[in-house]
Amino acid sequence: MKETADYCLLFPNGVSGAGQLVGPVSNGEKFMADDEKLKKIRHSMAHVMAEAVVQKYPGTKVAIGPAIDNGFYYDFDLPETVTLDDLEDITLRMKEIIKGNYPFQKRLVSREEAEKLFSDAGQEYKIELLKAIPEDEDVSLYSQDTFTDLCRGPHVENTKELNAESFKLLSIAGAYWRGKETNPMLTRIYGTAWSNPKELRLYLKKLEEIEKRDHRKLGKELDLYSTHEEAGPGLIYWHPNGSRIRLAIEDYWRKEHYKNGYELLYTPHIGRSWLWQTSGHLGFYNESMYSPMDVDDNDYYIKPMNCPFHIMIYKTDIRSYRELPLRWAELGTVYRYEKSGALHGLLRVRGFTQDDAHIICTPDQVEDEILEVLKFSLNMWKAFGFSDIKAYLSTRPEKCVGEPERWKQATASLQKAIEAEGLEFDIDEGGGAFYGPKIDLKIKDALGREWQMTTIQFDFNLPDRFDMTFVDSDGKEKRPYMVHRALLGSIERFFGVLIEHYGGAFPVWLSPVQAAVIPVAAAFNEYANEVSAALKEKGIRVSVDLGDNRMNAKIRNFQKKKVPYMLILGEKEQESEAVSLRLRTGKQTNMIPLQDFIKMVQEKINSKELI
RNA sequence: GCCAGAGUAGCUCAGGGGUAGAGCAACGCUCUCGUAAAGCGUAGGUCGUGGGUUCGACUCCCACCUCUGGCUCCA
Repeated sequence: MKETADYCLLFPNGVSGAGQLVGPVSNGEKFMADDEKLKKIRHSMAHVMAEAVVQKYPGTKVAIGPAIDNGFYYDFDLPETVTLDDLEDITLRMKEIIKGNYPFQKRLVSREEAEKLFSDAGQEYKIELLKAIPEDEDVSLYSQDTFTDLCRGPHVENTKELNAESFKLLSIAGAYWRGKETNPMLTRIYGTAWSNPKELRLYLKKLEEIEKRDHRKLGKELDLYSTHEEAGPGLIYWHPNGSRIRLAIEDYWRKEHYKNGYELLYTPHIGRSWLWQTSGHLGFYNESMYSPMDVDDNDYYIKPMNCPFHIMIYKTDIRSYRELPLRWAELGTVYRYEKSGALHGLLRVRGFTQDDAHIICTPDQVEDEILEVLKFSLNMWKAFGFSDIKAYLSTRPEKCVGEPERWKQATASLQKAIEAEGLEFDIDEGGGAFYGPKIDLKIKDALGREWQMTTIQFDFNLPDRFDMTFVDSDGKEKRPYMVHRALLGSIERFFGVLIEHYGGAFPVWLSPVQAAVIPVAAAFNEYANEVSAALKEKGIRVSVDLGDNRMNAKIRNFQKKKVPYMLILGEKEQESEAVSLRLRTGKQTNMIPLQDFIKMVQEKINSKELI
């Protein structure tokens, strides 16, 4: 469970984004059966690495070294700094140890014995861990060769079960002892380990694939966006190509929102301190808000959130139960301070646009509304090419606001909606924010990585703080329910995920350039212009290359830009008003009548097909 | 913010205490070409910023900024 001293709604700028590189990759799938065995291998590998490190750096204090997804790590307090170059030597030492065919021997010992052992060895972290073991639990040691560790196990029987060619040390990182910021920082070495070299190769290949698809790399190669140190890190500049994609996303988003009964709002980017005082943000969320600016002797803050603004609009009128539910959405750009070390491409930024909405409704409308939002969300994900989705339901925490009755109803409506949609889900008991329960959706991308995107959150706090009311059918003023939701989350972050999901080869409807026109020689430039004009006329995004490069070079250039359709035009095409089509997949279809091609592209755009 | 690594031309990268190099891109000229790179030439960098050491710093040292991998955080 996360302990968050938090406030507020609409969350996720970051969440589970960065740092997942070596995370959920290739989870599940075919390795399930061997899961336990792999875990043993990885954990044992961690011990072997610890032995190697202690050998190489006498005086090293060891902390913890578990198996993780895809591998293992071990945290050390080292007498000197270790760099990437040292990993080679550590690897060689590990291979030696593995070849030594040492058994992993388990020994149950008394606490006193263990404490003496580790204190004699100066292993203070182990003593701390030892003290944390519950009284009624056995204390066990595992030894192989010269290394003994306080460990619950299990391990493989013998180092010969480890394969010296199926592991690789990957990286070095700092990590706080026991994950606490106030504790000393240890050196963590990460490795990956598998049961055979082939699996290792596959995994390393996957890492390569991840690197190739990195949105920061593709963002540069495809000229999509940039950031600028001089102008402020963590702020995104959308280039023409990126903007084309963003516009396509937003146009679709707006259309769908109107279709689903939403109204769209625009609200200011700054608000007077009164607003943030009332909402509670200044109190709870101050450290992530930017310093105020002075306007006529008043403090104004740039917005970290859109909700208070929407509430202001709500309060411009007396609201009747007849006009509920209100569904108000906005692509609202917010600014939040993120620590410098947390910034990461498009995934973790300091300014981002939420596809935010607030649903204000009566108690008996809640259930339908939630179901509608969930359906809406799933449709949206489908349109963007994501179909593997998992839900997380977070329920009431100890400390919270709002009547228990409302929590109960709200939580039930969330769960009901998830079940109605047949989504796989986990319950995070007590994991809700203090102001309400929520559903988060995680989507799986083409590489099997999970990203938390959608969130649907009840809010029992702001309606009170702003004293929101509606007049019910009995003539009495009542408090409405308020639900925050963001489907894509943040446009920036979503864009990053989208880039990686498609590896930059976007579906036609999103491609910045949908068709490239390439005359085989300058003599056909005129026809190329005609074709281009005909496509533009139909709203198709076209790029014509009339330069004096050879046709082959032009194809190569557009290929690198991952343009879905390339039209090769020469004499034959000109004569019969046709185009020869080359897909970015390499597939060719020659001599398609121009009008047929236009029709085909329009169909692909409408159906949101990949290509 | 913390630990470690990195910052050299628009991009990808090499180099190294004596004052900077390649490929691609750009620009110019020649070639006028049928499905992933035609040929030749030209131009382009106070080597992240600021200090220090040195006869001399892009190179060594210190500080700062940014980026990368993690840790922490992510309402």
